[in-house]
Amino acid sequence: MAVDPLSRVFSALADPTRRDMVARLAAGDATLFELAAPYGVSVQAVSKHLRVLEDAGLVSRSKDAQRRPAHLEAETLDLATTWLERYRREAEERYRRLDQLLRRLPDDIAPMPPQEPTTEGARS
Amino acid sequence: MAVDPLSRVFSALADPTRRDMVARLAAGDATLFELAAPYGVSVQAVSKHLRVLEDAGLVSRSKDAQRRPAHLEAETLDLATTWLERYRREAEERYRRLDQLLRRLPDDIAPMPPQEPTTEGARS
DNA sequence: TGGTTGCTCAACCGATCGGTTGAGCAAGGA
DNA sequence: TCCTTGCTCAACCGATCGGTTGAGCAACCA
Repeated sequence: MAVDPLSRVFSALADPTRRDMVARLAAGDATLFELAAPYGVSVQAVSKHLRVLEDAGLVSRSKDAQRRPAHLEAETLDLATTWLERYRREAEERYRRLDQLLRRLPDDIAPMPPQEPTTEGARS
Repeated sequence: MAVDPLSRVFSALADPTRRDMVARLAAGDATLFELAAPYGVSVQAVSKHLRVLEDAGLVSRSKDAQRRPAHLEAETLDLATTWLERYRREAEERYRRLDQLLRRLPDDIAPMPPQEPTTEGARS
């Protein structure tokens, strides 16, 4: 219990059934029975999945008589995207800097991919 | 076993320790002991986390003598990002279309938020 | 009023997860 | 040669996960 929001989102999306539910909700709201139809599992199981998505903030549910249609909260997806993009970008920048560094280095220090440790770069 | 790649990536990122490891690897490669240092758990536990990230394709490991430095495979992050962005966009487009539709509708059919089901829209 | 529909809650089950300890092994270094 | 370093494998443990069945409940319908 009491895990951080990002973990909740990622682990909610770690299940293929739940991802499929999200995909379908992106096309439009749906009730529990509508959602459950394609899968070979009980409504209770799908209800649990829905609960996980709800706890992650990925879906909200309204009260329409005895129906409780699920609605995709698409902004919550941004939580995950932002995290991913941040480190993707950070790693990419590092590669780019490393590449520039290697490119700028005089040939007698970093001539080419290491072919044999020949002690020739042993300064300090 | 044999779960799909996307599930592997998402569930690998569902753990805060593993996410932290990814964040640190974005800044540079690191060995197991370097990675393990900040966390209050055994190296074996961190080795397991590393394994999960490896199985997800998020890190690769090289063989440098008895060291096996971990390297972030940042492109794998795109797998998740692409999925997220797709449904984010799909949902957003749907909202936009719905909004346009409502805006275009004559006032006597969709006047404002439902305030009472008054049977006045009951055409079959 | 009595039945059906839409959904939830509770208990249970086997599998997986995140962690532990203990042992072991390959590669360097003294 | 022996010791240390860096890492892995195996077994175990409690908790959580995805699924089940069974019961129950609130809201609509005839």
